[in-house]
Amino acid sequence: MPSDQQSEHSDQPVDELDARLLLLLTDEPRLGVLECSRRLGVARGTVQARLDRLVERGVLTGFPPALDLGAMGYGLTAFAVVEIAQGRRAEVCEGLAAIPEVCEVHATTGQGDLFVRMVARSNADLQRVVDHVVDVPHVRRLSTSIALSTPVPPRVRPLLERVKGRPPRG
Amino acid sequence: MPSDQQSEHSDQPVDELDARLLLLLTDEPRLGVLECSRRLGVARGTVQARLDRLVERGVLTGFPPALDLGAMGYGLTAFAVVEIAQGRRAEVCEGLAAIPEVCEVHATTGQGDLFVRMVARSNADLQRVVDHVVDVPHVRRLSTSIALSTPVPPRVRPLLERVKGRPPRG
DNA sequence: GATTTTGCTGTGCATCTTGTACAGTGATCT
DNA sequence: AGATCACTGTACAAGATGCACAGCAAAATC
Repeated sequence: MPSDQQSEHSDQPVDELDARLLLLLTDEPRLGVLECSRRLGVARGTVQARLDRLVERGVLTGFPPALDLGAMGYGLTAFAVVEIAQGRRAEVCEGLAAIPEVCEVHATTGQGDLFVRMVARSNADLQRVVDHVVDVPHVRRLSTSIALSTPVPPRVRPLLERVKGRPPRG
Repeated sequence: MPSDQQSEHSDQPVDELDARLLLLLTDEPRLGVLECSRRLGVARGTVQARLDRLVERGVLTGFPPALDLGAMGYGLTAFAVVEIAQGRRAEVCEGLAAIPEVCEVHATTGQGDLFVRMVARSNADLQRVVDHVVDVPHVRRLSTSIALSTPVPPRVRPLLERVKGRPPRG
């Protein structure tokens, strides 16, 4: 009973088996290689090789612990659009990175702006955090909005499911 | 050589040992319980118990695989502020959730708006994705900006390091 | 002040997993 | 046709896990 092998794997950075493996690990990240191989119906060595290759290709970067900031006391998430002085992005980013509550910064199109995600323990605490951000040199303007809810939490699943569902080249 | 025990652990959802453990797992997520106990200089059972409790408290929600969307072919990340018709948030969110490239949706303060993170394979592909989003019923206006770079990638580390560094109640 | 509870330690053991290696087979590439 | 590649199936030593238990110290309860 030979396998169907990879049909044309070089086009796709992630083929169907990869996608199934990653979906499996998404749902039950603590599974070992052996258990994965059982569930996927392939040999253990195959799973091991796939994982190695995914890491090698940079697709799979690790298994970081997922922390619920809410449960840690940081119940508030806020987004801010930051306008900065021209040509000062690096410095501003450095300043922002020094604030622990700043969890993510992107440089976006628009007018040389930054997009910041931050967390806080309460409204009062958010005020403090925002003040810190404003105090970063070369920050011109700050427009903050609070996340009231997160209807779609960060996810990659659908992208994987598409790979899994369709034949390559889809 | 008795331990220092937990000084006053009920105030903090995460005490110093928890933080050190989580930091360790953040840096090397594939470490086993035994290896963690060795590095932290505590008994294996302690690490096991801590992990169990962190999960129980909802702080540690798992170890999902971290995927690099860029390496998967989705080299483009974009953010969009979506204005929607009043009272239609649930429907709109459902529509957005059906689009695989939509990786995250938050409802924010402002004017009943949504904040969306999405990915695409290319500029042309982003156009397609944006079109999908616009086609979601009750979406009024869409303001998109592309992420040029990510000076601070999603992180939690600094928050943990603060817990680790300071005595409780800090 | 005495008792109970809670958390950490250190130990042990059976079972399962991992890392690694290797031969065999069918498909794809040259 | 020959070489290469990916997957299979097997094997074995080394190590990790799950679980249990007794001892001890600090904190909370009575």
